[in-house]
Amino acid sequence: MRQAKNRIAELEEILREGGVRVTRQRAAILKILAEAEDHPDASELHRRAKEIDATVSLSTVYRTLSALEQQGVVQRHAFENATARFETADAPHHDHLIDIETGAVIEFRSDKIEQLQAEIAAELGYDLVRHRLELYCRKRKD
Amino acid sequence: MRQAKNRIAELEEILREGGVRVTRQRAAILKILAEAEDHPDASELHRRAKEIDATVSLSTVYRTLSALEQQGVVQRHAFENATARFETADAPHHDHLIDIETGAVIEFRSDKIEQLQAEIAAELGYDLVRHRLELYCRKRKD
DNA sequence: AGCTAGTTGCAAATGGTTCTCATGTGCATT
DNA sequence: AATGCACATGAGAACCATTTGCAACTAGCT
Repeated sequence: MRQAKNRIAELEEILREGGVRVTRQRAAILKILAEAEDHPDASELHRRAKEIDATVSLSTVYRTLSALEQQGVVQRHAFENATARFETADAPHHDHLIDIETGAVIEFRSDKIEQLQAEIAAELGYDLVRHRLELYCRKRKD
Repeated sequence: MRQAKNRIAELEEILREGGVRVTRQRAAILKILAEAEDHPDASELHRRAKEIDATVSLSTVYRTLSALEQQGVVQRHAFENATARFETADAPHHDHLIDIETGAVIEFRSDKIEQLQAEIAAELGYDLVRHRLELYCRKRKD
């Protein structure tokens, strides 16, 4: 919680420096995002944010998420057949494994894969700008 | 062309066996798909299909694509910030490199990456069902 | 050739996301 | 602490790719 508090203050500072005002609504959304352990979508964030500040509208959730994304503070993911889901961009780069039964998202990272991707792009005459790697899986039954 | 002709007849046979009627409209869409060298979206397919059969409606394009996808004959791709794009599923599995400037799609395949993905899923206690790997790139300037 | 369940075109519905607009409010400046 | 105004907000309309309802059509088995 101490940690989270600092993190939130830090995020608010980033916004102010970027010329983005920290309103009551944005503070609520930031808090929810900083505390989230999962990858909620806009309406779930809206549901949670309303518990802090009942006036937050869904429009504002979307607008704030876009602003945060533009500031590089939030990342948006469009997993298959689903609404966009969000996470704070404080963790180092990682890819996602999605449990196709529960929708749960697990983060992972493979330097080998990262490197192979860059090599493939280079071989084809391209510079890799960004990538998307998602593993759609089912929990192993023993 | 000879080749394509056979391929189309083959596809039509698959459909009939799957209990899907081969209508005038579907034949047109199949032909377009079989001949496509790129990864067109629904409205582009519609545009092309109308040249063969002017009566083809966009609804039918969508409905046919869904049917074909369900028969495993077509694959749908939802690249970033874009409408769904389609390709026939006759080529062996591959991933995609997308030119972020032109939208061009290049197919590639890396057995190493395929294997690493399965290993990662296994390590996390999952069975890999399918995956999505897209490289968003810019043409290298020399 | 006839039957009938699957298909079609059209238009309207859908649903996540974005936009419009009149009103409200951070916050730099005083 | 009060002020001003550019930026934000809530509500609902707009957007737009895709899907669906419906009445008319038709592929293809018999």
